[in-house]
Amino acid sequence: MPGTKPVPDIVVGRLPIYLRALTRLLEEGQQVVASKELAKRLGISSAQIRKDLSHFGEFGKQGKGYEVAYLRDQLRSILHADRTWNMALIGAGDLGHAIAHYMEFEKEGFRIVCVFDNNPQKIGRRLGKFEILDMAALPQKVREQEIKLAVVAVPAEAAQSVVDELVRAGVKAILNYAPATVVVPPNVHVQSIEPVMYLQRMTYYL
Amino acid sequence: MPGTKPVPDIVVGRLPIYLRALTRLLEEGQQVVASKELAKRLGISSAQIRKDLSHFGEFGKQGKGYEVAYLRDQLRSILHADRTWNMALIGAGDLGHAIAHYMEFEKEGFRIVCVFDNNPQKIGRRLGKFEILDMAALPQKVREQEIKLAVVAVPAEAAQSVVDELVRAGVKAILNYAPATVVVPPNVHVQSIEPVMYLQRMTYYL
DNA sequence: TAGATTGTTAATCGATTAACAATC
DNA sequence: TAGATTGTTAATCGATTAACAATC
Repeated sequence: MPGTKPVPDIVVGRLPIYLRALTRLLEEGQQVVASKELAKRLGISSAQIRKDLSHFGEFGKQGKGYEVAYLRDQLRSILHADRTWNMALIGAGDLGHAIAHYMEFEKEGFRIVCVFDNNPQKIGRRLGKFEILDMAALPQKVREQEIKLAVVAVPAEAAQSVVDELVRAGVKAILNYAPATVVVPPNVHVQSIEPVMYLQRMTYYL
Repeated sequence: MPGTKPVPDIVVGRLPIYLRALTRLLEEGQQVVASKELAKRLGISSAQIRKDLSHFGEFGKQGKGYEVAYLRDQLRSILHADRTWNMALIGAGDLGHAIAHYMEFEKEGFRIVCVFDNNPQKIGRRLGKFEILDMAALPQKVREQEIKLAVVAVPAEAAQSVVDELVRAGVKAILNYAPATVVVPPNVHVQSIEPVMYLQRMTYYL
């Protein structure tokens, strides 16, 4: 229904954490879980877990808790994690290689379907099962393969211009491994994943 | 001085973003920057940048802005990013290999000094310049090399027990690449870095 | 039924922003 | 000096938590 308040980003950000924990519980054979137990596992308050879930529906049973398999399915559906997403990988350097060979993506429904680089030395060569393509071929590939997601693994200096090209080609969400902040229009999403920043957040306290 | 209110974690978390932007500005040859300009680059409000910095001192000049080189040095000092930190890497699989070869760590003062695995097939073999060690050797190495930081790149099922061993050996901060939430005592820091979670945060909106 | 736990409300807590005096 | 921008205050906004009626 229109006019409904959007779910806060910070709540959406916690859903994958819940989903991962539920998947784990399912593997361990647990059928029902209370918010209190989940809270203990995750270091999040039980009230917060219940409140977060309540944005999307009533998934639990008073006196019992949540059926693990059912709640997991619901979260997968909410996050659109119950389908396969095609992704473009930009950057065929060391990091690009590691990303292309990282198996978790495929396992979780994120499939790299093409690889790009702007280095003429690399274009035409192979990265695993992919031929490395010229960036000029991006818009066509995005259209043909219905690519909504891209992974950026280029040097920091190149990040913004690569992201601009992705946006122009119609990509809607970008996972950025480059150590740089990139700016995108409001209808495009970016998540930056930067190990050095995480380390610096911790050395502050040491 | 004792009794001073600690700086909020969320503020500390933004400092590396500022640091990275200042390093970039310095490379571009810019000598002075106003909070307003930095704000535009980072998609953060100028008031927030000034407020964040004010937790640590007065670094700017009214009417001018901040001296890029000076503020950068201050932030490096605050974050303890002006020294080299020894790190242990746990897990010599594909991901461990990629991490060991990721050059940014070394460039930013984070040096991997030893590699561990619990697979007897791997122990004694090499990963780059390192001999892969048995986890049993961890406490001694932590002591000898004054290791405060570790990087975990093991399967999700093994993550918690590896983290427990790290904590017991005296490691104070852990960068966790395993797709699992891990629990640590309050005096130990963990940052989890999980690409699939970032992707799921974005597919929600697609 | 008695016990347990949900979903939700209201209170609390904390973070962000707007505004401006101070001052370079 | 006039113009610009900081550092800081107070107001606003939003997120977390405690508590409990509803109910399985």
